[in-house]
Amino acid sequence: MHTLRDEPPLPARAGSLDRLDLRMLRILQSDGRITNKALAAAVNLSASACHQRLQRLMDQGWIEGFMGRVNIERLCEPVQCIATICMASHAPDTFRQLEQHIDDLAEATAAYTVSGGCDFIVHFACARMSRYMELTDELIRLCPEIGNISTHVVLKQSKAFTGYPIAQLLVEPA
Amino acid sequence: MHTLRDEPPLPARAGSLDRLDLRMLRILQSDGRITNKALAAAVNLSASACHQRLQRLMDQGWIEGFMGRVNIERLCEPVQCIATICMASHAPDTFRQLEQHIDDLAEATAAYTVSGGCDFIVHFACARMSRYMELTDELIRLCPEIGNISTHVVLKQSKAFTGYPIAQLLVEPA
DNA sequence: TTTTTTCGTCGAATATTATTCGGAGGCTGT
DNA sequence: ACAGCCTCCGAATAATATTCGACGAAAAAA
Repeated sequence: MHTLRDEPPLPARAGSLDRLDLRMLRILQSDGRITNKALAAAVNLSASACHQRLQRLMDQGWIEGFMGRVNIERLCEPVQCIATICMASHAPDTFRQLEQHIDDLAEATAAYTVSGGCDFIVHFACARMSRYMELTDELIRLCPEIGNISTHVVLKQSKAFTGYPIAQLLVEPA
Repeated sequence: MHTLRDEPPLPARAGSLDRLDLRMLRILQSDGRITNKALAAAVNLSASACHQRLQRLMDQGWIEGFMGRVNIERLCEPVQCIATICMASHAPDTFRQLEQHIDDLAEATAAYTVSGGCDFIVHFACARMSRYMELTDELIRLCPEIGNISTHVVLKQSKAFTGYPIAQLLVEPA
């Protein structure tokens, strides 16, 4: 039986989630296909209670989905590029427009609006380099406010994304 | 019953995988928790045959794992930064050393060795900005060959990574 | 303090799914 | 045509998911 009274408080940021939810999130992030039964055992809950919580985590959007991590290098050796984009105009509409175009591009796999030496950083995965050129040319054509695109070809992915460091992120500020 | 004789050839890159395997990979990438039964139905296979293929895809490393996509912004609003790192020395050992240190850093969530205006691009997720400074200071201390680190603070993730565009990547070169 | 309400858990029952197994059919090379 | 190999299928079994009513703790109201 779980008595929450004697547990230390959680970071306010975690909202309505308790320690058990967070443990579940961490486990599910690293093993998205774990069975409900095994997850229940890992957090010391009955299968039914665990199932209910898992449902809630998904319904309330704490977990946005599950994905298989495909070994894409082995599958097809794609050309991966990271583009840093500077805008000539910083009008909000211009930004939105570019974000939309990138969102529509299947081969743009991740995109960030950033501060610093450029305005956007976009990760691409393409079948070949000529395809990457097509894509960037098209972007520039669609979005004349793009001032500059600087391309970094990925020589090697030295660390693949396998989830966020939830434990480290939830520590209280000192 | 599947007769492969009349199917068009696959890209050689896909190795020993056939069309069915690729469809499974695509589905599993976008829905990592799909049941074997549903997957079988989606690719027109019996549950047993599908199960056998799934096992093979994992055993042979085409799928490296499954992860839950946690809504990290909602969970804790981390400070996300993308750092571009230039090395003063391009000796292989220096590169390996930095890769190792980054690999050991939980808060470095993805890292790329790239060509272009810098040598590395690293994505960080930290509890707060001061923590990011600690991490980069530590990196510079451990790796004196780092010539320069330029930080881009992520203002907004306009497109989250949800998998590679397998369909686009497997098209044959024109 | 006592009562009431709420919330989350449990265990059992049922529904669904995973996994294993033997057999059948296609494909290839002899 | 035949043998060997591969992959499929369907049925049987094992395991898991999901639902449900009841119980106990904590919090709110009396």
